[in-house]
Amino acid sequence: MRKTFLFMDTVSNKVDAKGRVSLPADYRAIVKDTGSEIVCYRSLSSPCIEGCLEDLLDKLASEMENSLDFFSAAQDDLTNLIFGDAKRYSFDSTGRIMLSEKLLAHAGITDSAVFVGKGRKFQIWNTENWVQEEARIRAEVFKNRPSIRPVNSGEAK
Amino acid sequence: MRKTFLFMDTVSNKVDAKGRVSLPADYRAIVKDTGSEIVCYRSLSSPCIEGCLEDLLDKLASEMENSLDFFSAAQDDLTNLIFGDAKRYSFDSTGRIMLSEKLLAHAGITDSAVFVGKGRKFQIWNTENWVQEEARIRAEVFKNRPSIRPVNSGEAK
DNA sequence: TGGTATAACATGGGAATTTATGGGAATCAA
DNA sequence: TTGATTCCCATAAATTCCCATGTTATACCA
Repeated sequence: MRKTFLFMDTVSNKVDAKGRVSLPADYRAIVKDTGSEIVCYRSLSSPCIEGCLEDLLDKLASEMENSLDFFSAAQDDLTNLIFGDAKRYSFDSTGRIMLSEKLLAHAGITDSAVFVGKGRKFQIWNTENWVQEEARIRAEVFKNRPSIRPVNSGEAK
Repeated sequence: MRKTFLFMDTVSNKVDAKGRVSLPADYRAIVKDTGSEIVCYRSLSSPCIEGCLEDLLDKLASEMENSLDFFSAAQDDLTNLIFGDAKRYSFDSTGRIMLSEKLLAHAGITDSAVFVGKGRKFQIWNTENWVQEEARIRAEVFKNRPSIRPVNSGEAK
């Protein structure tokens, strides 16, 4: 049994005619190991689908429940949005999930989906959007951290 | 169970036709002892692959896990960059891992890989690049040394 | 102390397994 | 029934497992 789990890596899978997508094998292993379930919802900040383990949302719910924070009204709203939107997605015997039309539309996904790990969460992007988004993020990070320089070598193709 | 662990030494191993490389035996011992896993990602600052234990990233993920950060846009970018690029690499019964094409390309590695210990992390270099890099670092350190160590300390023990 | 036996390691190659993915049949909902 | 969802089987490619071999390091002994 593993002691930690993290959604990582970036993998692109096909969305078939029926709307099915293979959940990356690593992600499936996490679900198995934790005994939890995958939950997806529309990202509040980007045109992508966001997913995590049900455990995490449960934790979020607990925190909101016990919060004495007067200023958490805004967070409350956000939480409502998430829970109103979230839905469990279990995979079949071949490891595929079937994303709802609503989610696919929000992310502009048609025939291929890019899974991007974010640690306790992950995102699912339309291929072109993700290419742009990654470039944006890299530029942002290098701008804010002068000590780090973009690497120019290697990057063959 | 050991109290401390450090990735050390510099060892060069072959990358075979399938893309497999032996992880140095010392590194494997660390993985066994800690019960963690190796995680690799493209270095942000050099044309090399960087690796560490999954524990290290897990700690990072945990720090971002509370409800405040659940919706944090600032950390969003960072997690995408880090976890989106990282990937777990477990070694087979003979101690080899299979590095992804993306990583190998970034480091310009084709048929041999140099593992360089860095304490809690390690790096994997293309042989020629590492020779240059080491020379560069040594020169750099030598140049800066006078400002680091007082030159005139007659009272030094 | 030199030399040899033994164990650990790196590495090659083939077999077995896992993955991603397509398509058909069975099941379900209204 | 129609459309959709779920389940199951098939396949090709990629990945992992396993055994074999040469090499290096370590232990041991005379």
